[in-house]
Amino acid sequence: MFWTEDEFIKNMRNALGWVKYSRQLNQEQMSAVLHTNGPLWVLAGPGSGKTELLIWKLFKLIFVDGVDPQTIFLTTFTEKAAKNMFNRIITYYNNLLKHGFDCIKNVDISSLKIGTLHSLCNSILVEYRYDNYHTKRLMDENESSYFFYKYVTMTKSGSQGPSDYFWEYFFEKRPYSKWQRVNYSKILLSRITEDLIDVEKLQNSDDIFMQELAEYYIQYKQSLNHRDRCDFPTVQQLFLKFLNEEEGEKFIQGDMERDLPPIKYVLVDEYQDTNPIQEEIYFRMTELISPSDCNITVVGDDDQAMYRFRGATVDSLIFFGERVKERFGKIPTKIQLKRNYRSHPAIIDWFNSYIANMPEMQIKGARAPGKERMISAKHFQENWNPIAIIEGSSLTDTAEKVAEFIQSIINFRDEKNEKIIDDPSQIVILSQSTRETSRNVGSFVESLRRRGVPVYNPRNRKIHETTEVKQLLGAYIEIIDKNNSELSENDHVLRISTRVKDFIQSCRREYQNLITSQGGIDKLLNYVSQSQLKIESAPPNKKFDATFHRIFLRLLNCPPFSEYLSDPVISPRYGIISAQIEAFNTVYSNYLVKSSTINSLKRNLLRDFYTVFCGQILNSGLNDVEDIDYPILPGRVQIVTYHQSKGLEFPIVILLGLTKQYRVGISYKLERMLSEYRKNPLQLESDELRAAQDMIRLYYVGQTRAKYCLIFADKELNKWKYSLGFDEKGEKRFSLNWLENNNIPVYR
DNA sequence: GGATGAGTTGTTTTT
DNA sequence: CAACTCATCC
Repeated sequence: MFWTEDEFIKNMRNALGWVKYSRQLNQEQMSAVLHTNGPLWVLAGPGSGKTELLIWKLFKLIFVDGVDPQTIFLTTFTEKAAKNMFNRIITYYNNLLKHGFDCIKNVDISSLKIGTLHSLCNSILVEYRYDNYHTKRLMDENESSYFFYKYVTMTKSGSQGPSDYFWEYFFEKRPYSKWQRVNYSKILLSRITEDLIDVEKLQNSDDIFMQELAEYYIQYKQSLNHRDRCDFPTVQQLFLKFLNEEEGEKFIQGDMERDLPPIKYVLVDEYQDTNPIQEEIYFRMTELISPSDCNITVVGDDDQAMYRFRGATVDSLIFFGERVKERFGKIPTKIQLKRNYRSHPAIIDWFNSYIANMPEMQIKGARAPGKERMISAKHFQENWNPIAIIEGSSLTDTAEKVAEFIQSIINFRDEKNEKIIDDPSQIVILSQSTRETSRNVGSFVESLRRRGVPVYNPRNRKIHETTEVKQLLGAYIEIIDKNNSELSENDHVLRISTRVKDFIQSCRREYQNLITSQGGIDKLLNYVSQSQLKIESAPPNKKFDATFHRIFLRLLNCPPFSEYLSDPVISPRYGIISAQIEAFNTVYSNYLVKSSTINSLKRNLLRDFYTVFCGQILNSGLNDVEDIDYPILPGRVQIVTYHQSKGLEFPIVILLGLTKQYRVGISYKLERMLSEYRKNPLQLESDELRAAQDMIRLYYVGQTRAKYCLIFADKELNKWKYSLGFDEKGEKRFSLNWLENNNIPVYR
């Protein structure tokens, strides 16, 4: 105990008065901070100061209740959010120190357990060496794909492996390629773990496909175990198992011998995006700590749930009250943060009406019980209309109009010759996908670039399309495949899809362009021709003195590639390619080593590189790396997905993709098909309804990002069913007719 | 406004 | 190959 409640509040206010993010807490926030014992359920609407509340709560626990920081377990949804929060905590703490509160200087604030649930589970399992976890390799998404491709039997062979009917049953179509089987397998099998499916129930099902699924799951798990690998869902599964055993109890209860105090508090941010296994982990921890204290705090907004595809269910937040009552016999204290410190009052008025009046959201269980509208809490001096609609005749036309609009506000000067905005990066385009294709933001990027407006789109997943990457891969291809064998039509060893073939060809072209147009690259030419010779004249059964990785590193040593390494844009791209190769190598490590015949050389060297490595790159796409400390690049209009925008705010927001019909994607179907096999089965609304609700929540997230200006842009206004609320006939589905009543201008 | 044909694309989001 | 966009024609 360092301070009393009153001292704590006074000291925090004094110390943080000038810190960028901090301001006085409002009454609801304060009551959540001062809440001491028992479950706490915070519904935090957009821009309501949720992170601020969490940080104050941590500080209150530490400085008023005297809780040891290392006994607090706080999870966030992304690594980025965890880092941000941690940095803010350190800043606040240093400010308290600067204000001369010496009594807290021995508190080790950095020992707080803050991170994503995955990262915390991972580090604790490593620390406790549970089930030899520290010897296992935790695979990322790409590695996991390679793992399936190489080690998992995905087609019927003998008694093992799923049949075509199996895939048809779960995915309604037969996979047309091995990569599709990889993708399907990942979706299906991670679902079993994350939805907390009872594998025994599956085995005992009357449905033969459910039995087959159980078998397939077991096969996969064995193969993971056998090869000492672990995937993302399995980390959580192991952690839950750990909690239910003696070692886990030690972790929770503390270990005197090792000077580890017991865990005391569980706090969860973004609780609406929690899936069943995560919910069980939080509940189990709470139970082990003390079921009678039931010290669990969850914070989130059901209206902003957007990760059902990952197995998350809003239900965990919406029914938190009932679930806690069922399990612990306690009724959580419910607090709604309804003061919005972000948006212009008219924007708040709009999104309040939007979320409350959409017919799909009025169904029971769609939103948290008793939820109230948000109230504007930030003072806005100017009285202007911050909402507008841009309607084009086609997508390209819309893009032109949006670009025109953006250009005009960038250049705009008022009577006093002052700009409206300081920097183009204050304008943000939100879209379902940041891929620069004609269906997505392609035409928008093009229209902007044509007008000389710089654009920042680091997640467009196309660095494999850049010249420098193609040149490098082209050089590699030149080495391993001098004779263009990818072109031979009737080669049964090399069966390469047209997509990959096109990619290989364009890599070759880029390499050819490079060597014909640039001088000073003798070293590269020498290395390539020497290596070609070496491969050609390789004696049978002799090991090559080269692996994919080594050839790649040698190429990087030759100009111009070696010179590219000092380029701030290209160098990180080579880093990404290098990481890809490493992931590939963890599974395909010895394929270059033993080649006895030309055919096996082709099989090992070419096919694996073409269909597996290139296939996977084309399959998943590669993003540029973003600087976590500088997520915004000044001077450029930002392009961001609705998902990425979560937790952020922007002065001017332009929403795209408004005519999109929801898709009852495979995750909705699987959620339903498997729901009866869950450990805790649940009642689900129809697939259609859940998909529609999720679509509405996605748009809600987009709308609530805007501070001063919110623009809706797309073609065919009367088809904006879920984004603005029209029906099939173009009539407004809102009883309110909000848009008309507020004279929202439409620019055509 | 709808028929036609040319052209483009390969869902999407994160640990 | 299927699904979609979009310009163009009447």
